[in-house]
Amino acid sequence: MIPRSGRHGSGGGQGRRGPADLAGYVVSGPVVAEGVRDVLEERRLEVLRAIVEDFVIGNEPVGSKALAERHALGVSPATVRNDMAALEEDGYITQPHTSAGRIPTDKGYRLFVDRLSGVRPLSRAERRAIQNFLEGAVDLDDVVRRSVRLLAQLTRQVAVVQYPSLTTSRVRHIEVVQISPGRLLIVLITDAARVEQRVVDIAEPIDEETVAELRTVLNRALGGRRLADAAEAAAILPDEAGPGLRTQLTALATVLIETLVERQEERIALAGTANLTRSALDFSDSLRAILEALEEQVVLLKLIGWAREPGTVTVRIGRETDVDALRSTAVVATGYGRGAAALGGMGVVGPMRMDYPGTMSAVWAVANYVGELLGAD
Amino acid sequence: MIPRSGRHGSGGGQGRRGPADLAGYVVSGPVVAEGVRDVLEERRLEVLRAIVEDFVIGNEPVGSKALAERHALGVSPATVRNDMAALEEDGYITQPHTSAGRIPTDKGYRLFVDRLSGVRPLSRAERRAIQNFLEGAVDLDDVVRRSVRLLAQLTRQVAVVQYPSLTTSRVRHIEVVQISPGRLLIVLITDAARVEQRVVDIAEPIDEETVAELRTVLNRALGGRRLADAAEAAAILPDEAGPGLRTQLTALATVLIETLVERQEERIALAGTANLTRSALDFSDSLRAILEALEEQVVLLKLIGWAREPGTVTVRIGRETDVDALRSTAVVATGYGRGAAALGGMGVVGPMRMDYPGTMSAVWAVANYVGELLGAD
DNA sequence: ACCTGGCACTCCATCGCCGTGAGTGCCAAG
DNA sequence: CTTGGCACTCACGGCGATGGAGTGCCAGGT
Repeated sequence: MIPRSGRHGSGGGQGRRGPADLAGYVVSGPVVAEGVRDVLEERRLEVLRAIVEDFVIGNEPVGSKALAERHALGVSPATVRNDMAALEEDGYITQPHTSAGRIPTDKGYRLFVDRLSGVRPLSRAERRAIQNFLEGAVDLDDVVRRSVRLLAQLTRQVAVVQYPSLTTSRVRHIEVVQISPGRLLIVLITDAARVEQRVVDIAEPIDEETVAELRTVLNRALGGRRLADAAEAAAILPDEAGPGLRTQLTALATVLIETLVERQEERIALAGTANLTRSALDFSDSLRAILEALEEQVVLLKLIGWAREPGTVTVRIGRETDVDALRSTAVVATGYGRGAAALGGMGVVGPMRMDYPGTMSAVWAVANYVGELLGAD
Repeated sequence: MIPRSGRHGSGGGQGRRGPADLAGYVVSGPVVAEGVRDVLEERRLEVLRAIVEDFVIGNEPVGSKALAERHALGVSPATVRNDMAALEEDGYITQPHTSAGRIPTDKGYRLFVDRLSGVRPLSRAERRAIQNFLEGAVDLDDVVRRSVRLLAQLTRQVAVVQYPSLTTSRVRHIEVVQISPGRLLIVLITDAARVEQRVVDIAEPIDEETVAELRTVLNRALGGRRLADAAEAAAILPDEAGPGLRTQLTALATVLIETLVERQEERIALAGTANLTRSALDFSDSLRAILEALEEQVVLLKLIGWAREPGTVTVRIGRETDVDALRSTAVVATGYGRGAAALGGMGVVGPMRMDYPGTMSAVWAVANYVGELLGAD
């Protein structure tokens, strides 16, 4: 991930220091003791870390003097300046304008997240708060709504929580009800206590008995199956049924398959958009574009869909989000669910200038707890 | 609504014109022909309307000269100035600072909405667009989601749609499923094709047969009843049942009553928050406060809950919203549903500087169409 | 009794100017 | 490789002058 080779002293042009310090020479100079190189390297990373941390706190470009003072780097501002020049050369930091301090670039944040940031464990109080807040949930909907609000509150950012996906669960029960002549309501109940409903129009009214028959047939054929299998089973149902039910079953099967296959991961909860205004100045893009993007289900799915592995927190920074409107934001996401099988994803969207350690551990903790909560069913 | 008496020439202090024009005299001067007075009055209202319209379009304080030019008032800027002075005296308009144009006050908007704004009927194309967009909906959830997005798009404002309330509908069917030992999922299906689900913990696992029995009992007792009645019926159920089912029924009834009575109108959909940024400058309050308020279900209910009468569009301006964070916004809302029985409310939230005629007709049209759509079930 | 053109006045917004200070890059010495 | 010194750059904030839109008031006309 981090290009280690060819970095130290790379970048020709304005050589950094010393008259004998010709770029070409140093780049290929393997004479330098490895130890020295590493020490150098390490301090530079330390400088980068200090820059990121200070910038996250203060939201101001950070200069060499302040850095040397606030952090125990053991060197003078001048040395720090040299390191900063090197870091800038390599694209980890940049300055908004000449004679201003430095701020991290996307690449800088990336390095910080990958190698420099520790994980800040949550305090006991925080853990307890999460537990208290979530355990009052009365049903699946409530769990999701509470989680998303909790996450927004903990991180003070925009939170996104995907409803548990149906992929790995099984059909628990299918209910068929005629809600008006010629109109059936079909309710699909799954393992994960998730309920899907759809209205189906059929050619002509049917009597209560037929409805019961349909119910029986469907449950016998699909009950207990994994959803993907159930879709297949539903596809061949009409062919196997007696002629009396054929037309109705065709209509039902069509809708069921849609529900089972296509609309699996559609629903998503969002909270904390107000937090965007707090960091509005960080966004080079307009706040409007970001809000618009966040209203698109597709975009949200894209953001947290790829981070489905429970236990592993993924961070996407800037353009890594692959969403143009979010190119000045960062996304911290993870999956939740029991064991390896993910039920869904959750995460937060915020400015790149973000407290990554804190955010990451908050996301992890909430996902973990929600996973347990749903897994216990 | 408009204080007609004592206005003309009222407000002591700096008399408007003429040395003989003493305030006390004119105020009580009933000699003035009614006709003349009305003409005056009328032109003043016309001026107010012109101010509102121009300000809505241009978002700049509007001055006497521009007004006289753009609108066929038939009088000179000087006369308009006099009218403006009177309007300001009465609190309908105000100026941000001396030597700037005028902008409407809350009171001014209120008068405009009450008496000056016509209803702009939607174009045929708009009607068709609404229809096309909504008729693709596959279920209740989809209807609501589409409506709210449509409304946001049409009005270019924040849209709010309440899910159909359960109040007037009946219990269609109740489904009970054991999702894990000792845990029941209870699904309530209503007339309006709305589905509510809740998880119930019971003391100990029960077998499939008992579940079926519970289902039968519940449906026999509650099926077909109005929700309010059903709650009552559920309350006495445990007493009537045999001892075998007593404990389970008690648990189920408790949860059912909660669902039937307390959580009736909880869900609300929101869209178009991005539109807030467009008018961010209009809000004297911070955008943040508004976004925060809009994330509170309670607040949203308050906003559209009081406008439940289908066919009548209600407008709340500024402090009339009764929500402090929204004191610089306006809310246009109405109810939807078949006939007099409202299923829910919907509306939009935007800046007071809003195209009221257009917004009102859009809200009306969408509510109307959604009402038909759901009424046809 | 009302309308109108004229006039003096107010005050916001804009612009250019300049001093200040933080921060930098480079250099020569350690 | 580090450090103190030094000249340079440039955003930022305060200042005053200018322009112009808009107003209130008045005196004269219908």
